[in-house]
Amino acid sequence: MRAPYGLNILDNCLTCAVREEHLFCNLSVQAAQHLNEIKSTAVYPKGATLFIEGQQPRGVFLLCTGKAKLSTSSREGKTIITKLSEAGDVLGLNAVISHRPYEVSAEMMEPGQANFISRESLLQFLKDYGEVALRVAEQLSRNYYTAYEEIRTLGLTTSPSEKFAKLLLSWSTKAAPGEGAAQMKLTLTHEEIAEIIGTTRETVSRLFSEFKKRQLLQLKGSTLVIRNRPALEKIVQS
Amino acid sequence: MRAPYGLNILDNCLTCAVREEHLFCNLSVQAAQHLNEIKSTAVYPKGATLFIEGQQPRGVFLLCTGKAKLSTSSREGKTIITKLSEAGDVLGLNAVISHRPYEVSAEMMEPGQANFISRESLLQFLKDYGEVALRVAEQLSRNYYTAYEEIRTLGLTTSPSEKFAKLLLSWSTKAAPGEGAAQMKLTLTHEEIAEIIGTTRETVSRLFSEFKKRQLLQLKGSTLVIRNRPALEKIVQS
DNA sequence: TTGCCCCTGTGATTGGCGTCACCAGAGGTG
DNA sequence: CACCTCTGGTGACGCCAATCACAGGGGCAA
Repeated sequence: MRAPYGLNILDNCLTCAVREEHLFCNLSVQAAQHLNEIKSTAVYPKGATLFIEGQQPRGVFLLCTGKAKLSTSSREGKTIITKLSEAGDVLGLNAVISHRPYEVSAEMMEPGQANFISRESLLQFLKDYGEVALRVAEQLSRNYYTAYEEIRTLGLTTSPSEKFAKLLLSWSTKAAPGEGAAQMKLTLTHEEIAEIIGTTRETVSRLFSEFKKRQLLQLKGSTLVIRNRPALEKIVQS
Repeated sequence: MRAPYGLNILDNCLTCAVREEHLFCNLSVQAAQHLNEIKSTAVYPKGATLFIEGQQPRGVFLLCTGKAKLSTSSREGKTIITKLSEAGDVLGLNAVISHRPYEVSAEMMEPGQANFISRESLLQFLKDYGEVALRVAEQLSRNYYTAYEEIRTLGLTTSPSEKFAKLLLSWSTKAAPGEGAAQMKLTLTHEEIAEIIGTTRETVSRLFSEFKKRQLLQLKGSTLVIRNRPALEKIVQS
């Protein structure tokens, strides 16, 4: 199998490493085998679009490698990024299950591989393997939860600085679950960060300046270091 | 059966009028009967709290009569109303399915009746009647969709007037799906409207004034009349 | 090397909306 | 009837973030 965009290709769901931890994990051998048969694999370059908000859903994408951003836009061109997806995530599940158009667009942020399962195949699969349907329901309700997190952030958090601090903290806990100065690669542009917290590019730039001055964070090249987590938590507030 | 708060009591899911149109409708006779056995009925006054955000879920509530508002609050006391529920809606489903705390609080806005199904009973019921699990998944994905509507409103809509116009239009289409001057009872306080669109009471008050002056709407007592729907649609915008 | 384009930093300006303050009316209760 | 609480209307003020504008820098290709 050729490897475009410098990627290694995973071609068997039964042995895929991410398989253990996610939606379609620990299935019966039968089910897993069936799943392996109805999926098809493709590799996408950076910037590739998996699907666009408003389209009728063709199927779901199981992200194997790479990262994708999910976003929704208004007709005036304002965009918000609602989620950054990583390997193991299932994209487009809600649209397929509810027979409605995709509610977001999905775009690859770095090259990666995704398995595709068509709408029909998936629904048939869920009928055949009823055990999995409840798992899907659980996944949907988890998605719903993260959507509510988003609602709380957008609706209850007034100031950009608070949202920014919140975002930094979420990155921080993901990078260094323990404690201490978390350190991570910053792959997003200011523009993208602005689309996550719902503000403008300029404001994000100013927030970085201000937080640097206040010793809350530090930038070494593209490496972001969280210097004062408690202070950030205080900004996020009670 | 006594009828507190001036309500008629519905005591049999098998013959309940709302049953036909909603989540647990058109079940097999067996399933419906089983459902009828595991539910318990209660009647609530205006202002009663069905559950509070953050609580471990005890079960789901099937709203038979009355209206309820779902809301989430920050610790500083800011509140947003995320949904107004009506007869037939199922409250608390996500929390039960995902084994997580309630993501919202539910409060009765007018007296009403609700059937309660405990977490354990519901999960067992879904295992016993696998057909229903997929229906639950569909319901969850519908909930997810409305959550996304909310995200789009909060994140992409900048001005209060735009959100206000959006809200008026949604009421309008519900009250008079056809066309023409929709007319409806306004049961919410300005404060509550503010919590829906994420602004302050004063701003809502000013919006009413302004929209009245611009002939977009009219108030006769507590009756709201939409006078110029196209103009509202223009505010909501492309 | 020289462009060019995208990303970043930062100043100046401005206007919208949150906040505070106060009053008026409605409805319920003793 | 008087009182009180809840709701609605409106003015004044001030802040903060969106907007506009422009300059500097880094990466990439020709």
